[in-house]
Amino acid sequence: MVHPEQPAAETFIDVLIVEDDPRIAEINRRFIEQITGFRVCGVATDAEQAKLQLERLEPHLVLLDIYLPASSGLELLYHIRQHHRGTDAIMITAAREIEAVQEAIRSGAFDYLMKPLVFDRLKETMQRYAAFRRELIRLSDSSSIGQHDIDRLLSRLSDSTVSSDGAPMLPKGIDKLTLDKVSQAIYSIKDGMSADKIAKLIGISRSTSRRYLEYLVGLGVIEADLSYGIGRPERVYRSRNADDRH
Amino acid sequence: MVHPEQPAAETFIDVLIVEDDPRIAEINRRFIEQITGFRVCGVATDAEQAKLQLERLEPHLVLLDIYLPASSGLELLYHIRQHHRGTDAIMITAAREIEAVQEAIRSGAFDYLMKPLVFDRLKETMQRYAAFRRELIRLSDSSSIGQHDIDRLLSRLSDSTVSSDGAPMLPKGIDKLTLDKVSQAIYSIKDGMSADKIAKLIGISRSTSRRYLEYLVGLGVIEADLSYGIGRPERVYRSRNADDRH
DNA sequence: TTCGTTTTGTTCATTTTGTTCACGGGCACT
DNA sequence: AGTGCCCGTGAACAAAATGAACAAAACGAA
Repeated sequence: MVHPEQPAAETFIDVLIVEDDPRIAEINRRFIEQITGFRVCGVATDAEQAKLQLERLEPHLVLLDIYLPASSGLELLYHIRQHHRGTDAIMITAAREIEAVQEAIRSGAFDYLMKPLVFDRLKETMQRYAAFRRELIRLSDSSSIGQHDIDRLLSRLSDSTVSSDGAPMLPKGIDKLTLDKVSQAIYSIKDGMSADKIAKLIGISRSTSRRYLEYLVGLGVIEADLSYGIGRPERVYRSRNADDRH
Repeated sequence: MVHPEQPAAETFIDVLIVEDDPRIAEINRRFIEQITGFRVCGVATDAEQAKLQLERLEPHLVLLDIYLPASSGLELLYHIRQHHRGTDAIMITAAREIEAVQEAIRSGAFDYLMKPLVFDRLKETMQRYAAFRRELIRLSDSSSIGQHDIDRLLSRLSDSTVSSDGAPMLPKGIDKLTLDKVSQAIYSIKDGMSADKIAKLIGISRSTSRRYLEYLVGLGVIEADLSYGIGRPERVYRSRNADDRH
């Protein structure tokens, strides 16, 4: 029911880069624009410029990369928090003091990256932010939000299920092949299904089916609902992306 | 003397509880004090009291449990962020709007728990906070910090267990999903409703609807009233904070 | 007060869940 | 090859959650 505006403009995330060294700002700009879904809407080389551009451009995200011996960078973050509540910030600084990090975290910075910048890490953070923002938009549409949704948002969608070498590390009791089958089954159906039905569909036991479905629920990939009747209600699983609204 | 006295006051984390219902505040106070390492230094039942106590007690952590239709609870969080930068906050509210959650996250709330409160979840959060604080102190001593340290802090040390589904420990006969549905129904309507109406709204039986509503009344989250007519009066339930008729 | 009416509060059969644990297949190491 | 160990699987079982049915309760009307 909520599809008021922002059909096209929302597909991009507007980024304001704040960096006192123009050369580095340029490097960062190029890098950001390579990541799909992001668009650099402005560059500022000091706090004053940054405030003006914040006012004018209303970016979704600020890459706050200004040198701070615990001063202007954090000040700017406070300014954003007070005057631009819809704007997020990723800190990129050389400040190694724990105090600065502390303040940034308490001010709700999305992430805090240390110089020298590792570009892979920046990319990963940007993609996490994109996921974060998608999730926010998705939840604005859905009428009901639960604790689990909030937990995912607060965790910054950090993908702890992927080990450092990129291979998905699975917990005990979860086999990759079976997981693939179950995932495929749940995605191929529109309506929700009980663990029992899915089990029969694939040819495994209800126990196993249930184990994998619950695992997927824990990941937040699918969601569970209840179907009431006589006796204990049936737990139905459904893929999260299924558009059920009109 | 089996146990020697606690060495220093600094080993405790001082908690200020902010909750408009004194009974629930008391329940929370007892619960917090059972967790080792925490000490409740004060209780406030409205925003004014809270500000005074923040000034006087300088708590490490605020349990911000005030009802907010996007107003006073978040206002207080902003106040804390502006005037008490060393203080953290955990939000505990019934607000199910994504906007409130968004603001809380952007204001750097440590966690956001939804009412009705699951105590195991609160405990888990408190322990995560304790770990977070220990980590902060440890890092203050060390001369240099790295990206990895920051990542751990930002993740809220959530590596302990899978969040939100460790062990909900709801009483027998209460299912989390059904509870969510009933809670959402009761919060989504302004006027009180009978158990029967709510049952039909969700698609469950009156028995079940009643069971959950009474559970919520027992928690003090909602309240019951009587509506008279012919025959036995009808029990109407309404969210406790929705009554502005005074 | 007594009766008819309407809703509550509770019990219990029913159906499904959630968990445990023996089995057996595969992998690594000898 | 042989052997031992680890781990995913599913049958069986105990526990849980629900709704139908019913007795008791609380009210207005007479």
